[in-house]
Amino acid sequence: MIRDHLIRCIADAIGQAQQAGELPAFAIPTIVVEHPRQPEMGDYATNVAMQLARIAKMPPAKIAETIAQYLRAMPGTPFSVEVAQGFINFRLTPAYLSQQVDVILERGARWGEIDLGRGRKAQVEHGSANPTGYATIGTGRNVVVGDTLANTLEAAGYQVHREWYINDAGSQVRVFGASVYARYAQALGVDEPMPERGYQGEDVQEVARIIAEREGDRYLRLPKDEAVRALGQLGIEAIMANIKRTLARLNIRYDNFFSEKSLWTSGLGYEMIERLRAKGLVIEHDGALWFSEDGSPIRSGQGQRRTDEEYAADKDESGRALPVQAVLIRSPKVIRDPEERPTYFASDIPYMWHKVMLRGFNPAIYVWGEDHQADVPRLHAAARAIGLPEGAIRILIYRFITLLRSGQEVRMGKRKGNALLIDDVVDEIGPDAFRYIMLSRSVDTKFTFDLDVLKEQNEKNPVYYVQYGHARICSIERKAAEENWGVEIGDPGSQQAPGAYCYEHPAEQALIRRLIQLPEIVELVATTLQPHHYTTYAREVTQAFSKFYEECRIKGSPPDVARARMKLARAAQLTLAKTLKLMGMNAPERM
RNA sequence: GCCCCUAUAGCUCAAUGGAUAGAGCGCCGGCCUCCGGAGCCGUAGAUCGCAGUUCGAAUCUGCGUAGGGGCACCA
Repeated sequence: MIRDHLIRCIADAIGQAQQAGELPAFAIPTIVVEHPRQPEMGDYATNVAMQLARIAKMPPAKIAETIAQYLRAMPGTPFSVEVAQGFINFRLTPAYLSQQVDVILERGARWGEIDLGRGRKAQVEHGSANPTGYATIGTGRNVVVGDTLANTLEAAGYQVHREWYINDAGSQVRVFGASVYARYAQALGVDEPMPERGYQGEDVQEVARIIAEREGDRYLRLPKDEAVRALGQLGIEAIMANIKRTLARLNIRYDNFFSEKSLWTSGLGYEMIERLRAKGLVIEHDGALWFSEDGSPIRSGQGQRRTDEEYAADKDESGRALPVQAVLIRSPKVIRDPEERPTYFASDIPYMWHKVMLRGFNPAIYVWGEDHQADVPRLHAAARAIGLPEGAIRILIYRFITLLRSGQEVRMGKRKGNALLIDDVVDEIGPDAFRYIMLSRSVDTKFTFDLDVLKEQNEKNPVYYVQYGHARICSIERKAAEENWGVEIGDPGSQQAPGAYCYEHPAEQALIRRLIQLPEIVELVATTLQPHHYTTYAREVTQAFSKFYEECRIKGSPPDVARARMKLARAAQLTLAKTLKLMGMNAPERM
């Protein structure tokens, strides 16, 4: 990446200035190179002179000018250097920019990929909704963000594994099984009441009806316990099959569906508990086992739901309010209950061991909804306790979606069956618009999902702006071939005299400047785990292309100009296609 | 009580501590005899409040205000 090259040049220049005695001796700090907001300032800029002002005890402008002199003295650099207000600004030369078009064409489908991961194994676990109902738009944000991150890490040089964690152990599955049983019996004409807090949704009814049609009434003749267990399992399978179909519509596939139950049938969960017990971090209290990071005892009332007032009244012996840290980190959490049914948290411990130690994923990335935020410090505490490498566990928390129906906020819940399904929305707006919308906002921002507005704005959705831009480039290429404009690009390998043409038009240069940012964007997303940067970038690229398209004609230009512009258009097409691909979207050749 | 997230233009959102805070939608006004007008160009319009740190703050810190989530063997 050119940015890394600039950083090395700056460091060299500082070193040379120090050797020449023009700058005092000091350790060179981390050098930051960024894009100035105003393009007139150049393509890149560094604030290193201002950072050094204090260390070197010299005015920033003087430092900047000194460094700039050594930068200018470097032979064959692809940039010019200016100093302004303490900044050192770099402007890429037209010759260098022109060469980049050939670089992009040569990279082809691999353009934008970097080697941040150096082939290391990374995992993105996403989706992982309880298998007690069809996939809702809440899960939609999870899977689109997770899948896009997985695409990104792949492009960043990681070997990526995509996993869905099936919560098939625990009490919710028993309630689900009982709900399926009731609906199954009802489908067969037997009056069977729904269990308390059962799953009321139509999805469960549909699944039960399908099972009844396929299996007949044989489960009614079994003992009820056995039937509930069997139907629960069949129900999970049917729900997961439906979820997989839904996700396939969104271009999302998994390498593995990991069963929570397997952590306990394999014995790994119990091994982990013994491991923690040997360290004195497992405490028995009221017949249950608790995890306590520092071995501190169980407080009364822990493990129970309390009101705000009860939390406020939570004081220690001397009457002081207990700091929240004591609750989050020192407080024990049940590892398993007296009936030895593991809790959610208990399974998380062997699961992360399985991910990091047995399968070698580092980082193992979790995509979690904000309802899990309290589990983040607990999981990290447990990771330390069992001895996972620092930083192996990365947890991304995304904000929930607010659903509006005719202007009213709707609370979504699977139990009540009033959640909006991914399938319903994809039916309305299509998979590409769905993914784009889910990616268009920072994961830290809750966003409002108003289906009426979305349907209305479907034609104006920015997703079509980007796809239209891509389709238009393809159309130009088609037309050029049909009408024999004589601008064939040929194979990237067979360029005659690459870089011989120099792009001089401002719109050409602006477009190239935008295109060469793709590797930086991939790195940005891979590092911050914030995929919304793609939507901004895709729009910027399209905008730059549109401007180029308006101002720089291909057809009718002199042959060398026309051919060079055709190459630039192809580079823009490759960049847009790659960005869309990273977002998991289609890059249509026609619309 | 405590923890986490959020507050930017009429609306929805951007902006690795950096120079004149950017887009889309909406409003108003322009642009095709010409490679796709789902386009392009232009006008108007914003950092919740008060302190602090810094050469420099939408961004970091503190105190507020407002909204969301959490601190249950729930899921």
